[in-house]
Amino acid sequence: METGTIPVAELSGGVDLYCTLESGQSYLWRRSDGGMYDGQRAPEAWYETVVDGEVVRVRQREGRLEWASTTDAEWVLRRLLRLDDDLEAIAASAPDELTREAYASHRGLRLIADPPFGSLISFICSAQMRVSRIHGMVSALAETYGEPLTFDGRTVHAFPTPEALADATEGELRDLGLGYRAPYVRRTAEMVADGEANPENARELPYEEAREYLTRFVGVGEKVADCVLLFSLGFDEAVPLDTWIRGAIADHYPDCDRGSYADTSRAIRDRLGGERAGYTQTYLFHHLRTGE
DNA sequence: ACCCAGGATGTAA
DNA sequence: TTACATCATGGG
Repeated sequence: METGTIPVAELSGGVDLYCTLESGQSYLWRRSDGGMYDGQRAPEAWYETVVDGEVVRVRQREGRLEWASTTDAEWVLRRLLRLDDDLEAIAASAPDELTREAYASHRGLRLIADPPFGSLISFICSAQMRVSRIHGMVSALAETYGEPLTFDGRTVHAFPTPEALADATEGELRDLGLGYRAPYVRRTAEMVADGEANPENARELPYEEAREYLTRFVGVGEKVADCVLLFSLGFDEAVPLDTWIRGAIADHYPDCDRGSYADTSRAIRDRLGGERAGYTQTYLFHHLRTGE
C-alpha cells in the first residue's frame, strides 16, 4: 500500500471532495461508510474508485487530501479530480449574479475527468433518473459485473469492462433496476467491445462534432453526449441541457431558448462563459438542485 | 393515486 | 427538420 498527502492550500481555489464527488458528475466512486448522494456530508469519509486496475482511496482532513492506493496515486488524483485547474480564476470569471452566487456557495467544487467508458454507461443510466438512483444503478453494475479487488482488507469493485457488460443479458440488467435503459447499456457495451466505436475517439474532434460522434451509441442523445464530453473528455465548453438547466434558462436566461438543442446550447454556452461554460453549468446545476 | 427524475427512441407529419 | 407517444422504476 502506498500513501500520500496533498495540502489543499497548494491548490488554487482549494478543493471540496464532497461537492466534487457528490454533485452528480461522477458515479464511479463509492464512500466507505456505505452512504453517498443522500445530501449529507460525511466529514473525513474515504472515497474509493478503481482506475486501470488500481484501487484509489482519498479523503479530506485537516486541510489536506490524504490518499492510499495500490500504486503511486498522486498523479492519478491530480488528473481525475483536476487538481491543477486554476479554480480561483475560473470562479472569478462568473458572468452574472446568479452564477457568482453558485460559485461562492460551493467553493472547491472541481470538474472531474472520469474514465470514458464508465462515464458513458453512467450517463446512459441517468435518463429520467435521480442522482442517488443513478449512483445505485452504477454501483450495482460494478458489484455484479466488475472485477473484485482486495485492498487494505476491503473489497472494491472495478467498473465492468465493455466485454463483461456486452455479455450480460437484457433481463439481468433489468433485474438490477435499469428499466428501459437495459438494452441501451448492453448494446452500447457491445459496440465498444466489438471495436465498432469508442468514446475515446471523440477526444480528437471539434466540440460539436464530438457530440455528434457520441450520439451513435445506443441510449446517447445530445444531452448525455454533453455529459460525457464535460465530465470525462475535457470539453469544458459543453453545457448539458437537463431539466435543471432548462429551468434555469426559462427563469434567468429566457432569450437563450432557441428551440432546438444545438441552437439553445450555443446561446447558453456564450452566456455562461464560452470555453469554460461547462464549469459554470456544473456549479449552477449543483446550486439549483441542492437549493444551497 | 399522482408526479417527477442530469432523456432517448421510433414514428408520423 | 419538428411533434408526439412510449418507455421502467422508486421516492416524494
